[in-house]
Amino acid sequence: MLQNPNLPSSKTSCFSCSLREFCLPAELEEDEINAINFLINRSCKTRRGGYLYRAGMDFQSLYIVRSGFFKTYVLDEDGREQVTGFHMPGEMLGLEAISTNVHTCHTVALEDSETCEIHFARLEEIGRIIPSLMHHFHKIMSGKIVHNHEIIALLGGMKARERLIALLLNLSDRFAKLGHSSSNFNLCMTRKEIGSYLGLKLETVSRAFSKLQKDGLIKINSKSVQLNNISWLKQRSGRYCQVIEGAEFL
Amino acid sequence: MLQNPNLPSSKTSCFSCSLREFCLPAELEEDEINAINFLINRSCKTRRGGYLYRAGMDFQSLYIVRSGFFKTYVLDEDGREQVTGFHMPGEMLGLEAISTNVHTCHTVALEDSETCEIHFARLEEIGRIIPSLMHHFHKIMSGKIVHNHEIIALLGGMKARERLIALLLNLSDRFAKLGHSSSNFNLCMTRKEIGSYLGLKLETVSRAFSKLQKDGLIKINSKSVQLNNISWLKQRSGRYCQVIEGAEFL
DNA sequence: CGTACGTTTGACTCTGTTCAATTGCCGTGG
DNA sequence: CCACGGCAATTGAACAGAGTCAAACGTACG
Repeated sequence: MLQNPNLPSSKTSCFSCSLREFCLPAELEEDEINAINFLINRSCKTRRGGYLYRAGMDFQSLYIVRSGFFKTYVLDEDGREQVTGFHMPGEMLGLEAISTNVHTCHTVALEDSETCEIHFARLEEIGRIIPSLMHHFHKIMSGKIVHNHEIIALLGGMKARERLIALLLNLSDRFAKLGHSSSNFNLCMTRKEIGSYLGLKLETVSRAFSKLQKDGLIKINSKSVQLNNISWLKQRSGRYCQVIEGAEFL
Repeated sequence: MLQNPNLPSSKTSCFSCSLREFCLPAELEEDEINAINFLINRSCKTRRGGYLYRAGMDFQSLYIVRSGFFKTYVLDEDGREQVTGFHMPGEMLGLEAISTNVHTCHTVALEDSETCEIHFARLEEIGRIIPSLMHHFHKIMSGKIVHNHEIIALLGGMKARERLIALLLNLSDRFAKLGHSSSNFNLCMTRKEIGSYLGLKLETVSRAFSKLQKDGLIKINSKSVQLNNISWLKQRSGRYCQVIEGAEFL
């Protein structure tokens, strides 16, 4: 489901990578890209259920998802897992670890996945030579913060049904950006993982899905979802299902 | 309450600033600090209730709180405010705006405050010359992400009482780092703002405070709080008030 | 083929919300 | 100086949404 026909092969240079727009600024010269190529280890494969890194491990590298799907989570004091994100191709992983030089979350592949490994110290070095690369990296980090704010707003203010719609629309957008269908896709996480991410119990997630289906807004069959009318969902995602003038959210 | 006796005056150099450890890496030469001084505008004063910047404004500069207290918030589609953070001296503001070059949240002073303004483009330039400065900046951004994860975990998994305790302990730690009392301090935000931040209604916040006081864990009188036994609170912050072996959280 | 896991659904409980009334505090103006 | 209005905080009672517990079903995998 997540296999992009243009999937970059392990031998491909960043220059011809289909995800290049996510990782690199637009205006690079070819020799600059060659320099960047040099710092990337493209050979990182993680099988479904495998860990890319674990909380507590020393931090050395950032990762960019090339194919597949990851979740990140932290364990709270009771040892229960709190999902902090789902990650699709083009997204960067490991940024939280820069502050302490130790990874603070676990990152596990929800399907067979590939990543590019970027040695962080070398990224900082090359960033000095290629300012636009450094700036692009700052934008990526900042974007993470913005995204986190959106999740905080979601957890702070939305009801179960709205949270679910927000998640579905968010995934829809991200699939669309990768060239997949925005209205039909597979959820490769469990109800429990969705619930953990959205601050809900798995039963609540299940019930909310059923309700949305009964209302004709989505069609869902275990992992596969179909969004029946995305723009309508966007309008109706608002609290209490009032019609709200087209503000996109999350 | 927040006035630090060592408050940096508007004329002070970063070199002798009491907040230096928050903003700058440890191992700088004096001439490097002079270069950094050059990029900082120290004259930013914001009166209580005034805005440092607003969502939608063009992004040019980051800010570091020098004295006072800020809150940041976003407005959701209904125009209701969702508080995304409270900010004390030494903390950096504006990082969310790097990704789009536009501020995405409103930042308002909850008491008379001073900030250092840092022109971001110039920070990137000087960062190329002083790598440890650039690296320190990366750590600060990364730290924001970690902190956001903690809030997400709080909103996703904790009950009202635990959220409140977590907030109090978090403020306590931050006051302590600034050289203030960790057990007695003033909340300069309203119950409503606390509620918005913690994903609760103001009545729930008020009730939870009352309950904590009745249980002898805190003493609270409108804005002023006293934590009776911090380490005990830390242990008892856990879910359902079970005793949990000393894991710090948030 | 059987076990384990994920999902769905129902009935009941409980936490937090909503609505409303009351108190306390502070600044303004008579 | 006190009276008044406005805002924040507290508290109560009724209600709703999500959590908990439990049962039953489907599906994936060894």
